[in-house]
Amino acid sequence: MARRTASEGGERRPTTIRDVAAHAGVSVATVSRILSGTYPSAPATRSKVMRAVRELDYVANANARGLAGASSRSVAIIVNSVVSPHYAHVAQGVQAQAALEGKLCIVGTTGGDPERELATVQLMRQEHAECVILVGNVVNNDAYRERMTEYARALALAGSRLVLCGRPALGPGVPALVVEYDNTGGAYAITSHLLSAGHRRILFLGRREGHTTPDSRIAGYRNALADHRVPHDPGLELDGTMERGEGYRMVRQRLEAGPPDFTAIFAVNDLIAAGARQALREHGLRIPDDISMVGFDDLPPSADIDLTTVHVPHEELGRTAVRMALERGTGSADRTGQAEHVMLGTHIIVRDSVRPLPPDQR
Amino acid sequence: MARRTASEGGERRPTTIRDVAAHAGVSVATVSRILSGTYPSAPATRSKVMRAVRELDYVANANARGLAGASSRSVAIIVNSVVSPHYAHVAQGVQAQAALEGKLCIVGTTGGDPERELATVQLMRQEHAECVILVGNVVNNDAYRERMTEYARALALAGSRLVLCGRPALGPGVPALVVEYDNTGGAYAITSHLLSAGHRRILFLGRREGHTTPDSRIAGYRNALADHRVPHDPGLELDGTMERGEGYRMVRQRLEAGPPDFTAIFAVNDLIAAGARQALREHGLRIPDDISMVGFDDLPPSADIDLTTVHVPHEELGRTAVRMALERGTGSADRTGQAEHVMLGTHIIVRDSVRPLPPDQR
DNA sequence: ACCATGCGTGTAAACGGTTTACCCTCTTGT
DNA sequence: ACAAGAGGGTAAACCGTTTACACGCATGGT
Repeated sequence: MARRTASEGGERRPTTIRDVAAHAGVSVATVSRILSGTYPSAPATRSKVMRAVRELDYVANANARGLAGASSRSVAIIVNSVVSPHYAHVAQGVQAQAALEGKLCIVGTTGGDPERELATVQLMRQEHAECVILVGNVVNNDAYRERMTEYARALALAGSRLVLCGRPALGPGVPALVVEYDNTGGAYAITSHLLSAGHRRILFLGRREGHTTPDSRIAGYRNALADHRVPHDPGLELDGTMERGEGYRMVRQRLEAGPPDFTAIFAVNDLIAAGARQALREHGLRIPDDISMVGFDDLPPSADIDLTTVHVPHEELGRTAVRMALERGTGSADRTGQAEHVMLGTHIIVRDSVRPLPPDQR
Repeated sequence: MARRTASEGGERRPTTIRDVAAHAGVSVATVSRILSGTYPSAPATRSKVMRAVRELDYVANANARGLAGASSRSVAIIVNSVVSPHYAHVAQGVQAQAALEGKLCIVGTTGGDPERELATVQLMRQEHAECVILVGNVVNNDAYRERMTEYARALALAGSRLVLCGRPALGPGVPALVVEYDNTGGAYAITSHLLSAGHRRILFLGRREGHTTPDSRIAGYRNALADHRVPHDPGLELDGTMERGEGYRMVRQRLEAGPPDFTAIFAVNDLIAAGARQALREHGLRIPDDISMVGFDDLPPSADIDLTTVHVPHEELGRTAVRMALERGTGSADRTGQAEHVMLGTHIIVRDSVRPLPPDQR
């Protein structure tokens, strides 16, 4: 196909900095300096340039800007899914903080597939994002740690950085930042809440051996039981993922097998609690009159079902991730291996889903 | 600060295409061609290059690539908030479709502030996104339409395109794509559902004059009333925004003013329904035994509260937006003003929140 | 044998900014 | 009045890719 010649009127070329310079009667360098703002300039020149920018509706080409070595301007976040409230809230935090710092936010989803995760990290690497934030529950095995270590090294080499959000730290010497929240502490506190209401047989919904989030939550559950000298019955720990339907399934199966042999439920998260609640209701059991229940996350469904739960600072998690990454970005070139690690606190939110166990049932 | 000299060992420069070329013993052009894949090349050369890429862990610089005129590779979506399920699901669709086409997805949030919206659009323009998708409820006034028209023109000029998602179309001649869903039809259908159950006094929660989404939903409500020859009582339309707390507030105020003068509720969306439900329960009213209720959106809360509602194809909305934009992108240069317009259907999801009105109460 | 053919590769010029070495021109101090 | 210096502007060298064009070398037809 023949290239259009300039003589054809239709030719529309996006406005460049050169056009602005010409329109304002100054040189390109002047325009560039005035726009980046980091240089003294005569007010008269300045206003001339700004007027030209406005009249031509000029916006800089981010590609050219990035190429020429100006500091980059994007922050990347990679999650399993955008619709899961947990990830959505973290993403919101990342987005908010990024916007605050004048950066934009690139989002990738993996659906939990390591293949897609790798592909997405490569994309972010191409994009020269200032940091890549990986968030969420994972299986913490050797393969995982190796993969993360590779990501971290590759990103560090390119002047970017890896931030693990709600994930366990890698070994020292790996240039990754970590921002976590206190799963075990929260689980301990809310289990204690049930225990001090007299409950001793507490069903745990959503065990998942090897997965970091359920693992650390169940650890808090077990610690609390031990500290209150309540015997630990592994039969009260039900396996399942963290989706709503699983909560329904687990409780339904349990109730179909026989009458409840527990007086309270600790759901690994609020979604599981919502599912469990539905199954309970189908069996004529009401919360908190018949069964007490607590959850974890303090996300939307929990307010609707009056659930006592553990508040997780999701947005703060995201904001902190960005802040940490950008903070260190401005400092002097730092040697790898100085990984920073932040742990955010969690706390109980009391609503109306726990009833003290009558003394005769204890 | 003195620039580091090459003699200092610490100097780490990201791997470039030149390094790959040198390592493989070919020219940069050859590497570029082999990597873009769209060019014949000798198998031997090809494998040499791929090996070098692997050994050096090379990833292309997206900025340089974009600058040099390769087709761009990102899709932008701008929403009010990422945590709102409505937007989250649309964003999920956009993300999924973008990933499918090998593009990445840039997300911006505005919090409903036109100022921030403008700033975000400018950022996306800088970034040379292939399309900018604006989604959601807005006040449809002159100022709004002017703003959108400007966006559309500026984006079209830069080879990008504006997509309005769930928003009304602009006039002809404005180069914007539109993908909507049938608010009025859905509202009509679900209002009819209540009417055929015998309800005649249906409280509408969430009127908001001038806002496109509530406006078109209330229009469906009114049409259905008219077609069923049910007198329209403006006193049954309560003003409010679309957040959960508002549903609670509206119903609570109404019930505190006196006993219910309605037998059913049509909430402008599921969140409002959830809030309304809470207020009803606090007054001892149960759904559907005492009051029937329907919502709109078919988003997470509605399953938890067994709400009959209108299904909105949120993800499909997002996917369609991307598909439309990219489709037209590959075609020949099209004249402005050929705006395309897609309307997706909605349908009722029947759960357990509507009860036929006993004959003696009709 | 010779020339058109065409494939595979190399060369170099964009792409649109930022950065910087350098120059000009006005102040200002003595 | 003149040298020094600072503020403000200019021109050119990059940044890492893509791509139009040139070129060399087999290949096959006549």
